[in-house]
Amino acid sequence: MDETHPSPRSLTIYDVARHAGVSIASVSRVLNGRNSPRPETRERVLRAVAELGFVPDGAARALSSRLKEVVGVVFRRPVDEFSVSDEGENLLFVDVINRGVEIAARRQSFSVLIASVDVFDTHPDARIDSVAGKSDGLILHDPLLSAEGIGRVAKRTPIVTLAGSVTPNSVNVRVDNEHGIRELVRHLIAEHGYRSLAYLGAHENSPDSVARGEAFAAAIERAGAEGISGPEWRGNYMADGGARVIRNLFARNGSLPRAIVCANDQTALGVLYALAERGVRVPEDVAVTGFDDIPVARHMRPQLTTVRQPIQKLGATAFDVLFSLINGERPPGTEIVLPTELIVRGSCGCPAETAVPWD
Amino acid sequence: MDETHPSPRSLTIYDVARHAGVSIASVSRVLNGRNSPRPETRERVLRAVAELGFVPDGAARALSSRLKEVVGVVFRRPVDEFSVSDEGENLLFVDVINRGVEIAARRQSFSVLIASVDVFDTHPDARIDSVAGKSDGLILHDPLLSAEGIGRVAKRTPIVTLAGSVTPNSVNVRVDNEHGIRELVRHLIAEHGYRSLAYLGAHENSPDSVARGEAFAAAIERAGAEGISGPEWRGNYMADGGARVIRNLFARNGSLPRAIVCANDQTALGVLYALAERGVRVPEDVAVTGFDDIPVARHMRPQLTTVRQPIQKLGATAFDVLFSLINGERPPGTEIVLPTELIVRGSCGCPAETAVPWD
DNA sequence: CTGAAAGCGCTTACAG
DNA sequence: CTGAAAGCGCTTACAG
Repeated sequence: MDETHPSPRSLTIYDVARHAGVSIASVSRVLNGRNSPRPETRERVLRAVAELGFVPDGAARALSSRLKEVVGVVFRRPVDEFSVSDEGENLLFVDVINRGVEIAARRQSFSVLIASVDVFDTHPDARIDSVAGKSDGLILHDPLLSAEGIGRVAKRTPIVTLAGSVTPNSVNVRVDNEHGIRELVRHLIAEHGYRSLAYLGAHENSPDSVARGEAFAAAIERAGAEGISGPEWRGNYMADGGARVIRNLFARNGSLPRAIVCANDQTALGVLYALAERGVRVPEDVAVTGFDDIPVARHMRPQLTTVRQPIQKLGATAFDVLFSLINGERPPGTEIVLPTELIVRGSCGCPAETAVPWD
Repeated sequence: MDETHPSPRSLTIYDVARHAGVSIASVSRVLNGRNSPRPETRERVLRAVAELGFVPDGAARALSSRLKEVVGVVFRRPVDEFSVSDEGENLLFVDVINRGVEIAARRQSFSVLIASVDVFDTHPDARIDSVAGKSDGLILHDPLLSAEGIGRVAKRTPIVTLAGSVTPNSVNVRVDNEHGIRELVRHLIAEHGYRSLAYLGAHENSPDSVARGEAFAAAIERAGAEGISGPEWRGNYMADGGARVIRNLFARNGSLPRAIVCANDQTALGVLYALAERGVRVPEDVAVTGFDDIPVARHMRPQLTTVRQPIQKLGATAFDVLFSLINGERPPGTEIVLPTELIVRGSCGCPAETAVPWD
């Protein structure tokens, strides 16, 4: 009644061995490309495998070979994205990183186990443990775990964090926020002569946002310009956060700085919209900049001046480091920093770029 | 010399049992939320787990419980995306689907095993088998496997295809291409009075592109308008493909139709650029439409008229169906079709939309 | 409620 | 080169 088709107990290596008239050891050797089996044996096994349609069980392989050929990736993602109209944009960043991980993993015949935790989940430990148990190594986006948490899980599995913090038991991979922001602010001040600039950041527990804010403050300080930031200038890495900050500013009759340096491109997108609502011109009245250089940045009006970071490469690097750790190599250090690059387009006040893609 | 740190043989359930002074059976029961262990036992186990920092091995669990709590997703992706400047856009579609899968999987505490195969790989069987062996079920994008191939793998693992073909051993999940294109063509002809329209398709082995082409031809036929298509009108679902078709058209002095119906939004994006290069105005000289309604569609100039398909929901549905199959339920049918919706914006000739997002 | 033991499906020394 | 057998780390009847 329950099981109409009592799933015909799936094939095992024993079935193949019997069918080929050899031992399971020989089947295993052939399947794993050992060159010991002689041609005839190999042939018989291969034929049996083909005739039976045998696919070896990964769990059993992993258990006895102590290698799963899987790396886990855990990151935060809102529960319900279906309601948001621009769902596709909001978390693109994470997806591009994951793509980088996957592409690098493919080169080593690894697969990537993806698992998200809710944004408000303060104790993602259980989910992380579950993924850790299924992987040979872990990539953690953002600060998902405390340093102690990392220490605990790292006893079982090597860990690489992405834009996280440095801990004694993991390797952190991040981009050079300092350099990017320094160049950007220098450009705004030296080339355009802006004197009052605001930093529109994100969550306070985002190492990236904090680092960008600090680099911003330092650059402003050095130039002797006016730097604006603080709680009213806090977004959430998403367009709605950026729009909200600007709308609130108008609501309380606050005055606009000459330039707004956003923590990322999506925030800048929201800012652009909120400014357009009020008829404020960019860059004539206010300059706006981003960070990331996501693909839409080129399609915004005006095109967005931003700091490019190698998003996909970030993921690929994380995998490569993790892979070497899995193979027992020693960590290359506690942190790997990838370069960033200032991308000047129209939103800072420079003449709009006219290059056409796909040439 | 090889192993500096002979990885201290990781903890097992035996270590925990010994430390807690109970049997491994009790440890297992506590860890799996069985309510048989009495409070005191439970407490001792939990304490031992915490003190030792124990994380159970997923492979061993999977092997003995016959459930991995993993679904595999396999899809095509170019080898080297790092060179392409608009990397982020090109394969967004796949990533959004995968996101849908992951979000649905999370609700059932499943993780998603991601693996791509190269675009030119004609025999992805080995990689697919590898993923199949590590999962409880498989989601295959596009036609990755022949019907026979699916039959073979399906003997071990339930399979759901995404925008694939109907086979006796799998369930296909797709969107209603027919309805979307019918509405779109009707709009272009009835509302705008266009009489010559071209369909700019993609690969011939893409069921989606073929279905859209056929629906296009049928709608054109019904209306008695002029339909243009064929080898010169074949792109690749990417912006460069769309741009190439248009440039080639100009190169051979071909004449432009009044409207170009593209197989997807990215193709339309490339068309828009190639048209702009020549100073051709959209929609005044030529109308251009897309399919998908990816986020950038709203940011293009003019904003793109397109057919929205619930991309993320496609992935979520695939997971839900697969999950029921994994649980031994019978297939809901051979195919599930999700609705599409015409989204009218400026590129077809309608007055541009002015709505601002994030309100 | 709890424990001893079998078994999940492979890989891999160990002999021959 | 090949096979018998142990073992990977869990879960789960089966007894008690």
